[in-house]
Amino acid sequence: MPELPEVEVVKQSLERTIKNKYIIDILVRNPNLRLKITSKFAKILKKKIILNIKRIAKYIIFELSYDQYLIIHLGMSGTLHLVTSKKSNLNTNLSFYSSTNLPKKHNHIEINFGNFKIVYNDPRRFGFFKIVNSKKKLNNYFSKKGLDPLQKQFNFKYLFEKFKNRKKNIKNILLDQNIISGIGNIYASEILFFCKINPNKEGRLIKTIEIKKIIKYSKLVLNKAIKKGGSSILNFRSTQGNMGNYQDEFKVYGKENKKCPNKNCKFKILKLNISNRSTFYCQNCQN
DNA sequence: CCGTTAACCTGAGAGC
DNA sequence: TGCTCTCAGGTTAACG
Repeated sequence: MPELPEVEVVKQSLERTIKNKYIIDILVRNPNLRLKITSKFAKILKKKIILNIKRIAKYIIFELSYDQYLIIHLGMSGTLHLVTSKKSNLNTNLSFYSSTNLPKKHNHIEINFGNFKIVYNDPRRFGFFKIVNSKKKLNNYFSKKGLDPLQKQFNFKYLFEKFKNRKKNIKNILLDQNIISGIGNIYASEILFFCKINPNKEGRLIKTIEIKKIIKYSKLVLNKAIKKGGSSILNFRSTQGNMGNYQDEFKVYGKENKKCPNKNCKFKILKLNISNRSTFYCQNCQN
């Protein structure tokens, strides 16, 4: 469920909590995530120090000692929980879930730091943990993906090259992680509303000025969402178990039949199904 | 190469 | 209470 802003909030909380910490042990309760956890997994992570925590798009990366890198993707329902030994199963404050308690089911991986542990919970198991054993392999992994909209290189020249000759509609382009990496279904609708672009518009028909708007509002919307602690629709919570607040800023997502938020527009927000993902927009303001 | 669809999973909520 | 159906912040193999 998390998109770039929510993953960034989790990354920042992990940074405060486990940076420079030593992994004492790993427990894999269920190896059957989207990528199967191998038998070597625990052995590699054990006795390593987490030197740095980074985020690229929707991925969290642990830079470990001995040139090992752990790539984490939360999928649709992955959450991380901080569990202190005293409180055992209660009051996890690195929550990403509707309850500040550790869920009873689907706790697949535990990273033990001694006086506390991080528990990975994921009901749908679309998330994954992947280890690569060199910086080169790490870079190679991300070189095949689209640019993160918050990166500097995400500019007019980059998008222009990606958009030209594309018959694919702009909504699907924003969601295509091989073109742009980090935007998901909520923020795609929100960004297009600010840009005043119809989600069905073909990439090749997007004008110069519209490309510039996409760059501007992608950065603006995502950065604002990070500042607001992410969006809490169903179950997202930030570091201290607090809800994010960006859902209060939504212009169109989930606003079907509500009035368009633009002044002087009396149209209602429509819900479309584009490639089996719900899409919200104003037919009057977005052309 | 490009674009679309189905598939991977579980749980919550609506309607009957 | 229970059944069936739809939907959910994601990704990708397979197909034409």
